[in-house]
Order: sequence, then C-alpha cells, then structure tokens
Amino acid sequence: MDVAISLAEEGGFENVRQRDVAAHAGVALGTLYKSFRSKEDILSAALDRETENLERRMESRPARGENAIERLDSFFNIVTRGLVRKPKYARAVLRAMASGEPEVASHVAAYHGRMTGLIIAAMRGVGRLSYTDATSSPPTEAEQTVAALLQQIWFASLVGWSAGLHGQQEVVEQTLTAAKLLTHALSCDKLDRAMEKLEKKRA
Amino acid sequence: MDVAISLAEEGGFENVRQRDVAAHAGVALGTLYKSFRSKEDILSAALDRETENLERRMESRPARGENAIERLDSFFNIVTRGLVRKPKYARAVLRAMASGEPEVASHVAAYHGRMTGLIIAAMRGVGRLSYTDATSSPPTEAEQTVAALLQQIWFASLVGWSAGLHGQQEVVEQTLTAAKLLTHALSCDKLDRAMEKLEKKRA
DNA sequence: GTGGGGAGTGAAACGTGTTTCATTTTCCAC
DNA sequence: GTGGAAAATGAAACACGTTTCACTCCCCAC
Repeated sequence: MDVAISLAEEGGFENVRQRDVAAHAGVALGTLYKSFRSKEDILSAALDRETENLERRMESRPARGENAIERLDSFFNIVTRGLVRKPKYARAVLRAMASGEPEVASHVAAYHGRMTGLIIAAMRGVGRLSYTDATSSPPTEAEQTVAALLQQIWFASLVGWSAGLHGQQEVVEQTLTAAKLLTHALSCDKLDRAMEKLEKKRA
Repeated sequence: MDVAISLAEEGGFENVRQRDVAAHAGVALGTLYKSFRSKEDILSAALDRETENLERRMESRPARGENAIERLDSFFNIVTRGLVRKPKYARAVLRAMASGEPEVASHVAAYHGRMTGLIIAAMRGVGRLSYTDATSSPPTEAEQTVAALLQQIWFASLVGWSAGLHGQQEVVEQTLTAAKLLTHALSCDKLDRAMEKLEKKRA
C-alpha cells in the first residue's frame, strides 16, 4: 500500500503499475495478487488505512471550534487539504472507490463507517466516539443521518473537483453550506415531525 | 454510444470493449478513437445524451405532487429507477463519471448542469426552466444551492449502491431525507442570516 | 533430519485499451 | 471528370492488468 500510494502521488492511477508495485515492494507479481485482488483493491485499502491514521490524529488533536459548524469547518478543511495536497493520489483513490468493483466494497464500507464516526465526533467536539465510555452516548439517529449526508456531499464534491469542475475551496464550501443548512434544520421545531414520518416509513 | 450502452447493459464496464464497440457500430477502431478519446469518454457522453432525453421526458410529463418534496420524491424515484433498471450500465457510467479523466470533464459539467435544472424544475413543479418565458424567473441562489446538494447526495448514494453498500430504496430515501431537511431549513427564518454570511464569504 | 504443505517466485501468456501509420475511400470544388 | 484534401480503414504494435503454472523455498510437526 505504501508503494501504491507513492506511485499514485507521482503519476496518478495509471502510474500505479502492478508490476512496479510488486517490484518496489520487493515481492513477485503473483504474491501481490495473493494479497490484493486488483489495483482498485490496493488503493481503496490504502485509503481505508490512511483513514485509520486520521482517526488517531483527530483523537489526539480534535477539531476545535465554538460550535458544531466551526468544528465541522475545521474538520473538513483538514481532510480536504490532506487529500488535495496529493491531487494525483486523491484522484486515483476516488476512482478506485467509485469503480464499483465488488472487491472494494468492504473498504468502501469501512471507510464510510470511519468517516461517519469522525464527522459525528467533530460535531460533538470530542476526539472520538467511545462506546464504552460512560460519559458518551451512542450516535443518535439524527447525528448519523446528518453525518452520512455530509460525507456524501463531501465525496461528490471531491469527484467534481477530480473532474476539474471546481477547486478545493468549493469542496469545503459546499460541504459547509450543507452542514449549516442541515444543522439549522435540526434545530428547528418542525423537524421532529419530519423525522417522525421518516422513521415511520423506515419501520 | 448506443452500442456502448447496450454492451454495458449486458456485462458492465469490462464488457464494453472498444474493438466490439467499433465493430458493432460498423466503423474501424481508429475512427472510434477519432470521435471519442477513451472508453470513459463514450460512457460519460452517453449519460449526458440520455439526460437530454430525460429532459424531454420531464418536460412532457413533469414530476407531480402537492409540494416540492412530493415532486422531488417523484423525480428521484423516476431517475433512480431508470438507472437501477440497468444496473450494469449504471455502474459502468458511474465509474466513467468518477474516473477523473480530463476528457470526461465536459460531460460531467454538462450532466451536472442538466440535472441541476431538472431538480429545480421539479422543486418548482414545472416541466423545465425556460429562461425566455416571461412567466418564469431564473433560478435563485437558494434553489441552485439546494439542487446541487441534492444532486451530490444522490450521486454519492448511487456510488454506495454501486459498491453494494445498500439498495435502490436507500438511494431514494437518503436523497429525500436531505430534500426534507434542506427545504425545511430554507423555510426557517434564521436561514437568511446563514445565507447572508455565505454570500458575504463568497464575495 | 526429514517430509510435506503452504507461501513465494518468475516467466510466460492472454485480453484489452490505446497509438501509429501506410493505404484506401470519400467527397467536393473546380 | 478530376485532383487533392480530409476522413476512414485495418492491421500491427505497445502497454499494462490479470491469470496461470511449474518450480523453489521455508517452516515446522514428527
């Protein structure tokens, strides 16, 4: 995965040649294919693993801010900058995650779970969600909904950035616009009714 | 594009073999590469063209419903079903759109523009946005923001569906959850302040 | 120590995306 | 009709993802 990441940073998705990955990693091609089922598999696994590092980082230095919006601002700035700093790698990873190959499904799911947790943690202003800690409560339905939506907007906006539709700034802006609207909606009275209906439909 | 679509319907992205596309289209491989710069180019162009058809369809039979939410419900059900009905084609097209290849950028942009227009039209309950018609007004900032966000959530949710994370129903559900929250936020008083801040920052 | 099995190896092979290029066909202005 | 340019052709070549397979190496239970 390290080799794949550095090759992707150099020249993007096409530059991650399986023969090169194997050679630089000091293994044979067949061995590489024993560990990873495809190129997309490597890159999506790499993203998942890097998100683990992000979890640790956010735990030691949580997003700071007076309120949820400010903390989300901080969080999405951090993660977006982290990706956009290595544009070719970011594009390669987005491509792998959106490839729809069945072997990446587990990585996509794992990544999604991690990011949702991180977003909720940022909204709450804690380092991470500790389910064992008596002082913290499990994510509410509303938190999960908002976190999932924000993540989707962030992801889609990154795909737009990757396609050249807009720049890094717009990625954060769009995500924050959504964050403001969604948290605002959550603070309104009428929301309860909407959510009730929603849950009724799901049941 | 027709050939590519039907090959993708049969066997997905990998089944769209350039040699086959050229052969079935009755042209030489070189000729195909004169019209399209890559496989992703064909598929993203095909999606753009199909969205043109969708525009016509929505114009003749606009999304119906009492209010914006109901019409968005109808609209996203239609478009999601339209895609999920051909799962392999849908996955192939998503993959092409998220590939980040520069040659697809224009198709991504065009598609994005069309979909935004369609979403706004659905919110308003009209067949299409006619800028020349004296009875209709240009999209407001708020409409464009909400439409873009809904589209992003829909797209990201489709990618999740493509990866096998969830089913067709969740795609529509997630989009509609967002639609409810966002339009709810727009109907609240405090919204104005948030939007003011937003525009200030953009200026 | 040894036998066996699992992991790793390396090289070849295959399919397919993409490029190249010399040749042929088409088509239009004259 | 004809000359010539533009487009199309077709075949070969190249690159790279992926698979296959016979062989080697390592390790460990016996």
